[in-house]
Amino acid sequence: MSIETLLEAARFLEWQAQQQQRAREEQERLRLEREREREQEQKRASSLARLAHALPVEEPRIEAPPLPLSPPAPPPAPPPPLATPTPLTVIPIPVVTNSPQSLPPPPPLPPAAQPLPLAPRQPALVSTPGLSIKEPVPLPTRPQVPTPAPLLPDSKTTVAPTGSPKPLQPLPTPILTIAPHPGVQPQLAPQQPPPPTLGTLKLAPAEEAKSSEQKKRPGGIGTREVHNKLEKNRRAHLKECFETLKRNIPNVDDKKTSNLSVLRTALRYIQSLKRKEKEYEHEMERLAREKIATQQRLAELKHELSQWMDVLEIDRVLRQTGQPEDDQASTSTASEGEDNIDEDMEEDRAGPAELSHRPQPELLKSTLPTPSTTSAPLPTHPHPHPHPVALSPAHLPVQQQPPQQKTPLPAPPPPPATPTQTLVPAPAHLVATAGGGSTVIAHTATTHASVIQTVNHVLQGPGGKHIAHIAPSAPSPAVQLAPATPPIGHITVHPATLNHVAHLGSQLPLYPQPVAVSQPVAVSHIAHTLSHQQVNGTAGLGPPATVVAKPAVGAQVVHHPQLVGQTVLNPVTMVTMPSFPVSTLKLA
DNA sequence: CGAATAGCTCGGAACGTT
DNA sequence: AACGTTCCGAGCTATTCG
Repeated sequence: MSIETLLEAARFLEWQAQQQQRAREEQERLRLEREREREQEQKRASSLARLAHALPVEEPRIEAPPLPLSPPAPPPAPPPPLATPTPLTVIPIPVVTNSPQSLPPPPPLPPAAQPLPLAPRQPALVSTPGLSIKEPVPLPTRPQVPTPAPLLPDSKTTVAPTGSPKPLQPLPTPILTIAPHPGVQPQLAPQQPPPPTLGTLKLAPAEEAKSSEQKKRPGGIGTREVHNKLEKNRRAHLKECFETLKRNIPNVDDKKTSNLSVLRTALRYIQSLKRKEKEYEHEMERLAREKIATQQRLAELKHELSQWMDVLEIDRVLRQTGQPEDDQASTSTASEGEDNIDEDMEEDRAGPAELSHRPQPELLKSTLPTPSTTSAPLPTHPHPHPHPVALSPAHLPVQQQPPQQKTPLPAPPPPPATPTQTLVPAPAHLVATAGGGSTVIAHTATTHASVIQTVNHVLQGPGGKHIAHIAPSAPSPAVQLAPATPPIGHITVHPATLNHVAHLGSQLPLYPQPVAVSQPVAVSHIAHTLSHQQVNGTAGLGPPATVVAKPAVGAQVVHHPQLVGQTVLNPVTMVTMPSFPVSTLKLA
């Protein structure tokens, strides 16, 4: 499109140039004629004073005489242009295409003289506000006009008569003012009208007569001409402004709309734009509010997550401390505490602060086996654990098959293959392997205040053994749930939390313990995340953590067919969630 | 044919510059 | 203060449209 428009514009410019040349010729002829007339009038003029005033104006006249030679026949002069117009008419067509506005002129062409419309267009271009305004002034032939120095010479020479000045002005400007505005035409009309005098009989003659008379007057009537031109320029400028305004208003018929309608439509358009602006502002505000709310929510979630982390740490510490002495006891107690923990968690961790007994990192580290030693080995423990996996009978669900439980890791692998996806809800269950000879107690997620206390107490004591503990979960309701309902509910481990934990696990040696979750839905997600993120994360610590199904736990792990998801965050410990409901744990 | 619109001219006033 | 420019209103005319 742009190229086409440019081409059209170029054509238009060429056409304009040609027209300008023609117009100049015509103007010169007209000037000569006018000058002759003026000279005659001047001769007749009785008052010399007037002549004196007019001198500046007359000067052109003097110059004009030479020109007259060529235009001996002023009247004939117009005709030539007319003749030329025919070719011009052909050119105009593109012009019309370029500017819809220009189109109107063509119609007139056919009826009267084609040249007329064409001529006007050029002037129109000239009419460009800035240039046109100053130019006209000089043209008046009044010495007053100082500005248009370059133009003056031409104007003076030709301008002497009132009518003549106008034509001169347009010529220079037209190119500059590309204005397709028909509005310019008015200006041009006067200019070119002379050539086609036929069409613009009134203007040309009237102007000439007036100009001659006015100029003769000493009173400075000559200013009248200047004034008229200025006024004309002003109108042209005004018209351009309307055209511009019209172009900037969508859905406005270029030709049919009057200035008044343009103003009205513009007003409506502006109002609509203001309305839209307000709407967008409101939308912006709304989105900003939503953003803030979302950010707040995110902060809350992060806070909850951090609290969960604290709880997890506490549980882990408790396990570590509690198991050494009596695995079963610890587990049993822990199981009892599940409800409380879960409740706390569900309560949105309002209380977690209580539990936020952060285990002493150093202590934990000392107790925890190095990942390197434990990681890979877990599944295939070469040597029997000094502390075989302790599975509290209580924890073992009725469903559990003791033999399977103790089966070494290799056997159970099946589940591990897709441990994450196995969804059999399993209440807390646990198996832990002690790396480096330390025993690991897997414990279902259960923490209880009393347990914590006991654990804390133990912690201070000897600590060679690790307690694996599944963090928090098992809201009381879950415990009560019938077997049919996945007891998993008790495993409240938040997927996000697990993810987070898993992520931290890699960074924090404190969280080497694996977390196994068997919740149908959440587990899969968690397992998945763990299998990827966690494992990857742990890699940095040492031997990459391996996701191992419960069987993976090896001899330590009690193989239970119902055990579902198992993930080993840390080779050292693994936690598995038995399928049996937590309630069973309690009962036990 | 009359109304509507646009353009032109004229006269005057306001404003800015010199 | 003189001059130049711009703006405005009034009057007239031409063109277009219903």
